[in-house]
Amino acid sequence: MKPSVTLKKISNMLNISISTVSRALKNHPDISEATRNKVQELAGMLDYVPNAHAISLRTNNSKEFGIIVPSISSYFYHSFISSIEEEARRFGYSLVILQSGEDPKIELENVIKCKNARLSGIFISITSETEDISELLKLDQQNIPTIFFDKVPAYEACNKVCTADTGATRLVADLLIKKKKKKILAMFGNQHLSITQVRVQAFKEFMEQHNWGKKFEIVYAHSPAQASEQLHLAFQKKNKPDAVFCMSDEILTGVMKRVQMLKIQVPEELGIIAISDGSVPQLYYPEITYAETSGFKLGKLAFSRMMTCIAGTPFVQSIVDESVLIFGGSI
Amino acid sequence: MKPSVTLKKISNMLNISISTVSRALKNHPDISEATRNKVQELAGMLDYVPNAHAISLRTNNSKEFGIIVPSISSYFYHSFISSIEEEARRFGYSLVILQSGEDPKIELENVIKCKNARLSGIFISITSETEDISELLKLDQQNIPTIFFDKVPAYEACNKVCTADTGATRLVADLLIKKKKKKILAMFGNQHLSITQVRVQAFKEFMEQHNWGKKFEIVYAHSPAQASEQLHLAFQKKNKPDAVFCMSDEILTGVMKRVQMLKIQVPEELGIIAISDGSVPQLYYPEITYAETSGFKLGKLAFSRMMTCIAGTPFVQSIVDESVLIFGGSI
DNA sequence: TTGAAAGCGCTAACAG
DNA sequence: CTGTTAGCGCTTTCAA
Repeated sequence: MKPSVTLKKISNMLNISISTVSRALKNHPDISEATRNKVQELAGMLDYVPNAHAISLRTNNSKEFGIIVPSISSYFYHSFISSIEEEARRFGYSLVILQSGEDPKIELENVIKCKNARLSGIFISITSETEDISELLKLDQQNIPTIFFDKVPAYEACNKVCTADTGATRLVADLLIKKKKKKILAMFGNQHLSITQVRVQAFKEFMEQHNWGKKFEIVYAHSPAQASEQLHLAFQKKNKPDAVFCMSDEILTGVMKRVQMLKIQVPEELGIIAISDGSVPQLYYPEITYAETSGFKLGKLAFSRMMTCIAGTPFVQSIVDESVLIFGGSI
Repeated sequence: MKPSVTLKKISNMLNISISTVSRALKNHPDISEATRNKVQELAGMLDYVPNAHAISLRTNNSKEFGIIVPSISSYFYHSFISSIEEEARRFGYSLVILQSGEDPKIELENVIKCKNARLSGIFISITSETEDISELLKLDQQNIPTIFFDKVPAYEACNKVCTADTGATRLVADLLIKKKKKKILAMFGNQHLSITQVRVQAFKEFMEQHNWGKKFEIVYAHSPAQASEQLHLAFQKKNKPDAVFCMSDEILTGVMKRVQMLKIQVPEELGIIAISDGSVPQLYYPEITYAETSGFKLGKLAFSRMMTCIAGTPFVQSIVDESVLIFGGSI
């Protein structure tokens, strides 16, 4: 339990003032080389590390960003976080990652923590249960620029960056039509989520606009197991689907398990297409064709938006990152 | 840009002293109910949030733990982190998650950050490239209890908790023998990693002890693609394997891709068994039988070890979490 | 029951 | 080139 070394301690040992030590350590031009060397050497020996709390308190600048997500486990969030991390490092910022676990209460706790820590800014993807975002909207006024990403609140005037749900869905729908699939099983997740609603809506619209309104059926699945079950049901009918669209990785894994179980031939017997951030589709053979929603690109967009806000031109903006098709051999 | 509200501001508005406000806010028994209500009400209206940096500075206790990992993306680390998070919350601690991206330089930067932030303790899983851990060993002396987990340095006197590599490998080997597999393909990862060496060693030893030394072949793969290729090669020979052992998820995904490609029947044609933390094996049908290394359990162990250290009985200890077999239908 | 005062470690304006 | 001083927001002893 050795007490930590401070500027004061160094200044005492060297019989110089605290401020001289402080300056010497940050290579202030005013300091003589002799003094500077002396100080830096001793600091090195003593393993001096500046106290970040004291600095934050004094300068009122923590040089830290917060990232609040429902869960860090998905490939999407992971690539988003890594992307932000890369940029943050370049600018001398650190990252504080907080998980809300799909629980609005914990999410709120996390927001409070960010305020307590006087973070320089927050990136947040809200949980699917989040209803009251008033606390979040206050952040901007309290001098903590906030960028919503991916799961963003609807209709509010705040900074958002998100992936092109509509665009990605249309890419998929378009390919299904081009491939002349006539009996499409379109599987979506929890229909209470706005992301599901947007995708369902986009899918229906596109199909109908292209006179394909009679060639698909929409079903919902809240888990891989349910997705698996849905495919099972569809394959028991005499008129089996010739293609299945999975709106998420969760759905896709369920579907693929049943495909293996029933030994369904892909793509001959059944075409498969998904929307994904791109890790899961590569686990299978043939690899799954999907519309990509890139956490990495979104991270870059979000970060540059953040820096703009910090620079002091905090007008509100919604940015959408367009999606692209990645071809496997599954359709 | 409204300036943040502080105790001083509240005390001015109410014409009472700062210390009274401070006490009132934390329900100090000395304070009269009238004053307390008055203060708490105003603080509520003003959205007062205590400045965590000031508190840390004053109390010399950040109530934060750091977790440093190569990457948060794996299911193992994710479950470890979530497990720690759960406990930390119960004790009023927050978590700072830092990724090193398999880069010792960034890892070192992260350690420095933890020191700067005067964290209350650190959980760290070192990168496979980490060689110089002197900076890490200093942490304990500098009053930052450090728990190494999963990827731990060899031979050093420090607190470690890790999964039972040897135990898990033996469980697998034992089942392979019980199933009377005679032509086992045992696939391991990067042989420079100590985790690989330990597992290979344990596997060989167990097999030889049980007179099964002639019935397996060991190969190495550094990526899913290489694992896939290895299986391909094995299946081109006239004497095909009747079982494959995958020492990690990475290997398993590569193997499974080739299994799908070659339409190999599992388990009739080929038995499959793995060591995994338990997310990937469930993606397939039949589900893969595996020896589980649980991040969740390890997290609990690590946390309780941390609390012991903080309580001030910091003797060094190595804890190993035993593994169990989870049965799918793959062998 | 409340207030005054000191100090955590650091920065920065000002003075020499 | 170096030192003095004030103060960031908070807790906590001591005194009233």
